[in-house]
Amino acid sequence: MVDGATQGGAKAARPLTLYRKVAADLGREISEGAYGSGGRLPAEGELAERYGVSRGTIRQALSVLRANGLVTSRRGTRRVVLRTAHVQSFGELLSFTRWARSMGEEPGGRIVRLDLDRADGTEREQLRLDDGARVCRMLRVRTLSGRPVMVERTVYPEAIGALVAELDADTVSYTVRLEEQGVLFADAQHTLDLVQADKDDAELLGCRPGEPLLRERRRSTDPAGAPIEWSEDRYLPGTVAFTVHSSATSGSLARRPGTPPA
Amino acid sequence: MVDGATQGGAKAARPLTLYRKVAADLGREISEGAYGSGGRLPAEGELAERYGVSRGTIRQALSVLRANGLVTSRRGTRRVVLRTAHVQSFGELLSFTRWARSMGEEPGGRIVRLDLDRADGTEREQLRLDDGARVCRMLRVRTLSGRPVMVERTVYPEAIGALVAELDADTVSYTVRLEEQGVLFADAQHTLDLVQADKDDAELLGCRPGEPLLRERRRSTDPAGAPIEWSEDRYLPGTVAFTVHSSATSGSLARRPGTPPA
DNA sequence: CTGTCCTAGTTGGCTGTACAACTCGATTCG
DNA sequence: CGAATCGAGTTGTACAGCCAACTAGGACAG
Repeated sequence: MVDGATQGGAKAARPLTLYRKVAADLGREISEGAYGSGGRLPAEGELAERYGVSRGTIRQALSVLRANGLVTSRRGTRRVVLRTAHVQSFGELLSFTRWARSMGEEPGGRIVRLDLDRADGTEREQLRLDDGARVCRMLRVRTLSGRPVMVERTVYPEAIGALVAELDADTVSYTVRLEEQGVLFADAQHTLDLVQADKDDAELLGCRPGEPLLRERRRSTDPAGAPIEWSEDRYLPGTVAFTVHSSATSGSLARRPGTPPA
Repeated sequence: MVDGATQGGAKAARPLTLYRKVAADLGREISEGAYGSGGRLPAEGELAERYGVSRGTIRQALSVLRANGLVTSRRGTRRVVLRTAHVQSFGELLSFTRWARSMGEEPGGRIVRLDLDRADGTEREQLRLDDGARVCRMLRVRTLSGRPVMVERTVYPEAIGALVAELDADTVSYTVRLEEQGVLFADAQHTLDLVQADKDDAELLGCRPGEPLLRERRRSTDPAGAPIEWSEDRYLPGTVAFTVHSSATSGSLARRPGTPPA
């Protein structure tokens, strides 16, 4: 049987479960300022009655909002709205194209290099590959309304790379295309630091060598935990900032000793 | 009645609930490599039997590990270990001192300026203060084994600032001291980007003005959602890197348009 | 008026149950 | 031998209930 997702336009949207619907609805209300910044949410029981679901389902929905940093919660009192900002989806985070469009800017890109080669030590470790395995390396410049802002170096395992190579060279978003091919991004581990532009960076971004760049290294895995890309993005100063929410109950942000810029 | 937490040595450790104990135990096993990288965890039912708790409690524990990026999970198959790295606690993230010690380095600091003043517009917005409210501003240099690595500008609301001002000027960790005074840090929103060192930064860090620095702006709130600090930290290149985990089910990381370095 | 006490309201933690959705290897069929 | 099918195993979603821990405000006593 054909996989369905390989049929072309298949989108792998997560099913709209009850708690997801409630979370989306409450999130929208909050971002519209229905409860105000610092205001209080209705009690769980009240929400359960309003939506006609059990309290457990409401709690599941609220835990999503909590993880996104929209609300606090503690024993004894109603939940409090922390912020009313729009919450970016995982897709907007992984895909430069989706991010750009969500800002109303026109994303662009140009492939500088694309080749297939044996994986080196770091690549084997990051992509969890066997000795002698091959990888697909891609070097791209990314533009915002024509202006270059980022250099992207992505390494795919051979299987994914084969899909990448089949796509048109002027494909806007490889991430979106890969998802359409059934490659699902489930988790990603990011490292953020500062580096100096090397000669390639400088030429592609139109800056001086040695110019400081904001670097994001990312390792993405599929639902089964298998690595599907290892990427290093370098942004021109002033083009991007990263925001993270962390809390005492579920922290995903950490500080590490830095690697000095080469 | 006296608050207890103001008695001095009171520590506000979260109670060790069942699911927290299980999560800690499983996390330790994972980081010790008991299941291997990419290996499979026992089934929920099996774990429930092993720990003598219900499946719901096991799922609660596993959701913690999942939020920390230690394991994946999907329907139909057992959980897979994503990484075996140590997970930093929220405390290590907020406190420079605790972070430094966890690396085996000796943290230090020197207060350059500490004053009380009317809050400006940005400060009122960030700390959610009324017009005319006052704030406590602190400027500090932070050192790692004697070497300056970071400049910290922190703004506290007046009530917190009063506690800060009472502490010895050579207090190593204000965060830890504040927690001992009953000020609990529950949530934090971070923004990471790149700036150029101004004259103060350059002098304090011993670098040239205009030198690139990695900037972390942070707004921390207490369990009630009330802001308790607004801080801007500037790190010398190569001294630090930030890591984040994000997933399709609960993303806390986002990319935003950047503010150009002044 | 001040400070203590009490209580209704609210969220956290834990258990138990039932079924749906999905994975993956074994089996069976062509 | 390859492919479709099946089924045991596993996680996801949802429901219901119970008690503990805690907050906040009102009642009350001094």
